[in-house]
Amino acid sequence: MRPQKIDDIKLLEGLMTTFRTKGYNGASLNDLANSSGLQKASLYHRFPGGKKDIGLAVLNFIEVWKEQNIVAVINNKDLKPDERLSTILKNISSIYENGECSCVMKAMSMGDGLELFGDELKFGAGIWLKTLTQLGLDFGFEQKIAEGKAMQTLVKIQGSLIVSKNLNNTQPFTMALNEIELLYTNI
Amino acid sequence: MRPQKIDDIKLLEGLMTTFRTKGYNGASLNDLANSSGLQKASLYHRFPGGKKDIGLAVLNFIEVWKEQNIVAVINNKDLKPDERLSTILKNISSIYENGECSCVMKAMSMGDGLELFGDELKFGAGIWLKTLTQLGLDFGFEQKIAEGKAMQTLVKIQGSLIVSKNLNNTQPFTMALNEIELLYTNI
DNA sequence: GTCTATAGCTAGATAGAC
DNA sequence: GTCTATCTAGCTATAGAC
Repeated sequence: MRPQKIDDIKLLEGLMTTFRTKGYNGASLNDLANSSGLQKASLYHRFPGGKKDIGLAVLNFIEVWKEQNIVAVINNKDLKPDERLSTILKNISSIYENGECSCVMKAMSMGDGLELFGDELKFGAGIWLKTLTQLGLDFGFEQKIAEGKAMQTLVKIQGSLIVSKNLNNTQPFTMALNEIELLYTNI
Repeated sequence: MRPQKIDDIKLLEGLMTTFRTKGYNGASLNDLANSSGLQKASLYHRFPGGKKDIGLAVLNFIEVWKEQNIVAVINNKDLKPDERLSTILKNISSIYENGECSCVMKAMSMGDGLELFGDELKFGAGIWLKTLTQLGLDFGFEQKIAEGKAMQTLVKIQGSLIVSKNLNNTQPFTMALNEIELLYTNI
């Protein structure tokens, strides 16, 4: 067994960055090879199913990130709800580089992506909503209210990333994070 | 002068649909030709600059739509602010087919699109914000408040379209339109 | 496990008949 | 103004050396 040149995490981070920047169709295998530090043919060794497999691996990588940085935080009953909220907002800001980079949910849902990854995208969105609803319940809101706030939170994140990208200004994203905080802490 | 097989409006509607569905990179010239009713070479006759020109024409087509269906409505002082609001929400719901179709702002900002159309996308977003801010002022809100509500409105539209697309369910979009109404009419 | 080289195809774009 | 036919460059994917 010859050693891997690039470890899985570095590899997936590079691939994720390219998909986020260029979208699923816009990212060519040459782009993916360049950003990952491997050659095209080596990518096929790591991901035998080709481009679709790479996309799935990146989506799965994001689910793992979410599990560790969102779900686990919200389920950590050792922290008060407002501490959990500020932690996940910090983590969200970090993964999106303060609003400077696009969401994979958007990047992977254009072109062939929606067709190829429809189930995974639906699942991923469901995790967001289910987890955020739990946070609302822990804040003391009723089920329906908590569900509404969860949806508003997800919509604010996705929408503000697009508007930030189009205006070439991160202010909408930082504004949205502040509004999300008020959504749960304002009476 | 030989007559046009397809008039400009039908042509641009078909092209817009394909870009919205597949994204800028995902839409091939064959796709664009099929959806417009013309052959590839005929598209080059109508748009000598090729794919980029088609993209610009579609973005311009949307600006014209916005001018007629958003800007003109909000500037129509014969209507009360709440009448103007409900009219533009109806128009927004209509252009996005009740949330079933993606926003061009998102579709055109992925891949090469952001680079090619960065200025146009920024301009288009600016029109939304400027116009919606005027609506807020006419409702009697202060400048800063009106600007915040305009941003929230744009973010809700964009974000809810993505979430609707990913969940394969138009509920987030219709929910967002209701929330936008409350944003202006709730005290 | 990674690489160079290349196959087979489709992309965007053009030439020229009608 | 629209079409068929075609060009070249780039794409995804594979073969086979190391």
